Amino acid sequence: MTNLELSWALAEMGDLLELKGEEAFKVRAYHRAARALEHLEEEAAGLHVRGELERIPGVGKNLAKKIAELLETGRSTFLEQLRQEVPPGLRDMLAVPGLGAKSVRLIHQHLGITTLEELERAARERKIRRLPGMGSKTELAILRGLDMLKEHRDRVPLGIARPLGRLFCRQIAALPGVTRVEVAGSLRRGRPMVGDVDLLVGVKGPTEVKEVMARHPQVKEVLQEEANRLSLRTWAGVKVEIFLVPDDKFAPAWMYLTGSRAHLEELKRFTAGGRLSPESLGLPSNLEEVAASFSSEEELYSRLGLPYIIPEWREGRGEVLAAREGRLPAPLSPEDIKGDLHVHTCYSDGLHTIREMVEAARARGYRYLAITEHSRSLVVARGLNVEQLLAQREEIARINRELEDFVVLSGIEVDILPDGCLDLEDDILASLDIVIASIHSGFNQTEEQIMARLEAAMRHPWVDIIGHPTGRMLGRRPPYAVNLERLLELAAETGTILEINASPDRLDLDEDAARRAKEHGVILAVNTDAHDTARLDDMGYGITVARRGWLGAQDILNTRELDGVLKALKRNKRKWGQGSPPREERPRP
DNA sequence: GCCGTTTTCGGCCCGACTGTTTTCAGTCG
Repeated sequence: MTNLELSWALAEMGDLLELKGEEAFKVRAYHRAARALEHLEEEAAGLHVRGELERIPGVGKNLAKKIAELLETGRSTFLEQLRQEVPPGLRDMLAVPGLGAKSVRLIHQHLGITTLEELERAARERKIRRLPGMGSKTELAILRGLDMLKEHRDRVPLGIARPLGRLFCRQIAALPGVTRVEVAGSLRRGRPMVGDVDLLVGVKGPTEVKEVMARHPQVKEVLQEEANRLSLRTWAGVKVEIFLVPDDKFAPAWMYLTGSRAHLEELKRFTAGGRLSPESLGLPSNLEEVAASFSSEEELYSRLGLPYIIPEWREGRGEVLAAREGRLPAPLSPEDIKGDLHVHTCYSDGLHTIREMVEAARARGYRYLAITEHSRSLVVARGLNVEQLLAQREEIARINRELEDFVVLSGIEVDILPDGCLDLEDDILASLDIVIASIHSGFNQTEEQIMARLEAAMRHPWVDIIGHPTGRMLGRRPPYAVNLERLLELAAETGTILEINASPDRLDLDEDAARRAKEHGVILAVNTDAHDTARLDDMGYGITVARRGWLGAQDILNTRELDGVLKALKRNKRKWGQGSPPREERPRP
């Protein structure tokens, strides 16, 4: 069992314990251990063999025993017992914004409600408001929350679907008779929310893929089974579709299952009667015939006279014609990224030290890293005051003196306060290498108020980047009242860089906004906002957003070498004009 | 539940916001 699966199991235990009404600190212990496992560099299985599970931070005797059972048997009697005791629908109800465990318990105890459908009915029938401590506003908030969930009904964020897909791929690939396994569908196209995890399995000879996956410990139920298809639902509620194809039909099947339908339609229109006739290319006159006879996607596109169209573009948004006319950029790739400009450390609410973050960044081939903690008003996140910030700047300077091939930038993620002021004084902001400004409070302000705050920040001389510009949390919180067009105009006018926050909880800006930003000539930075070393890998999600927004390396700030990055920052344009930074001004000794 | 130590149990993230209630509880970041 992998760390990720262990983490999921512990998180589920934590949720179920909370719903049972367990003490908050105990609940938190499970969630903390789940987080530790998710971000563990080493496989827990290895630790277990050496009897060192308790070396995992947040894991003591008790949790070590539960983890050991999971590792040895793939199951947990404790978890199975909890699942018996707590109706599974209650965990779904926790996902309703504004509903916590206490309210879910109250609603369950008084009204016997165990599913989201029953919850909605009760709210519509005005039964919730009659419960002690509940009122009409709570009831309306629940209905609003349910609406928001429904928008993503049965949809899973990419941040959950992608790791699950990769995990299942690895496990299926190890089974006999399997020649190849790949993800397909909207997951492969990188949509921010996907309906299910589509897996395509190439097989040769007999195989037990279906049998093994049907009794996989992650799997709650088999939804449907056919000769070449298995449909499952995991305990986390994710639908998984496994398709089996003979090895030699893999490429056409992969193409077809990746879609999207709209893209395949676009391809069809292109080959049949578009400006290019299939006959003139010596091709069969319909896509099906072409599709039946190619051994790779590259070959298919090439035979259609097209450059390869990456899965992220296959949405039927004009990509076929754009490809034909050479209007698609060379897609952004992980190798293009030279550094991360937004990370946290244990100075504020991060997990790791500056040095640990730096080492992790270097291990990923980066050339620079900007340390950007929260500012003082964000007390929950242990935001830094001036003294702490100066101390951190000192430490960064020390680290920079030791580093040969890498530069740490001293920055801040300063709060844009509800009145539009920044949370730190100008002279402090001026003395840093880079300043990100973000909104973390006053989410319910009007568009006028929000835009006034953002405008003030963007017009501020020392604000280089706006962090997570719309504030959305995928499937959990709508964006605050941002006028996107105005935001882009202001960014272009003031030379402010906008962030594509790569955290899979946010993906903010989103792909459409990113594409519009490019049209406005706005520079974007893909940042992870990582709070620990492992989350530096979230960069992949941000790259997916950029690719889906038809962006290339030239559109992204942190594909540049450090000099290029510094030159693009508003602060330095003022100081240096259009030229290069004078050597003594560069943030390295 | 874990952790640290004061080695046997008390502290663990805290303040803003909202809604309900009229002094506080629950949720969230």
